[in-house]
Amino acid sequence: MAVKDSKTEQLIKETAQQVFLKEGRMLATTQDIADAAGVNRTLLHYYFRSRDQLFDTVFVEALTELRSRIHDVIGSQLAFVPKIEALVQAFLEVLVQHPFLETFITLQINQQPERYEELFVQLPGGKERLKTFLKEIEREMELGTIPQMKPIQYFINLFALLAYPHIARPLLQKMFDLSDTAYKKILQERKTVVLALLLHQYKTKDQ
Amino acid sequence: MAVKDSKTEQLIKETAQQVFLKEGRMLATTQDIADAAGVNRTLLHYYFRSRDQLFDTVFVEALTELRSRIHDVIGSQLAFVPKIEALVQAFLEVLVQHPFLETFITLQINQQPERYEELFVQLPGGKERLKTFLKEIEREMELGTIPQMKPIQYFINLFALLAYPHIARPLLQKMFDLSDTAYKKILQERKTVVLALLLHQYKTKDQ
DNA sequence: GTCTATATCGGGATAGAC
DNA sequence: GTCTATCCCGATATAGAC
Repeated sequence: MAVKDSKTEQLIKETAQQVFLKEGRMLATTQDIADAAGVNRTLLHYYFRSRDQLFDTVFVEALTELRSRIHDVIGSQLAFVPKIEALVQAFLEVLVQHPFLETFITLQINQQPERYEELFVQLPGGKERLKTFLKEIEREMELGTIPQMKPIQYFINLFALLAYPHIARPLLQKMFDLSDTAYKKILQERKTVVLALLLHQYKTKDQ
Repeated sequence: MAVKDSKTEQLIKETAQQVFLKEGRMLATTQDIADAAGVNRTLLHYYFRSRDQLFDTVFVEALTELRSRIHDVIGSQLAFVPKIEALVQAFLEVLVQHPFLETFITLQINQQPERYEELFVQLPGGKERLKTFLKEIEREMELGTIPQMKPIQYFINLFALLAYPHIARPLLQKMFDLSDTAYKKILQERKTVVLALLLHQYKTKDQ
């Protein structure tokens, strides 16, 4: 290919992004994507060789963005509270762009656990940063800023509160009969909800 | 078929349960299941007509159990705190039996949102109970027992904290290098973690 | 680079013998 | 009820013309 990232190649990739990560149609066929992009299906193969590779390109790109942003925040020199705030913010920003990314992550790691290393710990110092972060959580509990529990439980709470509303979005939207706009508002509001809960700063009515 | 639920039929169903809900192999083929059960693949069709119907049988059965248990607890006359406790307990018990049920739920509703009504609100008074529960949450906030936020946010927190560790289990297990046993212990511990967080009863070190 | 035509393959499903 | 053989189809993938 003469020009790297030709116009058509770009178009196909962006369409795949749209279909997979914004619409959540994880089983979309090459034909679906070709139709959505308005190109001949053969071109997907011409540029990306296989459906798998196209999927992977799109998925890994989005994943890398999320991973590296979290990596940066966790490894930063911020104090605990602003660090958690930055983490929530970063997560939210990426997920707004790729609403189904979290669903895909859980799915992929489910079906190809052998790719975990490649997908999640490739950033330099990834494991160490994680350990340090757990230490920071522990230290904060010592200081009495946040409730005491096993640091890993705090970590799980953090990502549960952040990720679940995205993973279960279709379910929750149906359950409470919420429009896209209404749900987006809920997601935005969660920023303060999650922070208050995680930083133990919630006010009850009597306080 | 002369005998309802013949031995072979039972065997196939239980194997499907094992493969789908306990091992999380949601893309398992009819051949995979036949092999696991040690029967001829044709028998799956003989008893369940299609892969879809076999899948559905297993999935709906587990889902019905979870749904009806939650339904019962939410609709019970328990006071708020014991009600939340019962909810956490019920959820945990079902998920121990079907570790991947939550993953399947989010996935299914994702791919067939039109089946939401059929799958989730078929129990009598389902919608009303949900509304009543939200009211109870609201009232509890008025009483100052739990932090103030939109009731739906509290509801999302509840299920996020309960469901996420199951949905993201493969990821978390890899991330922290935990054995099955170690992870199960984490899950058991979550009962108190989640309750403390939800009921706002956590103690920090200084308290 | 883009198209049409065609090959290939896996998996679901059924007919019919036993 | 269980098996073998076969059919069918959708989806991926490639060859080769333009």
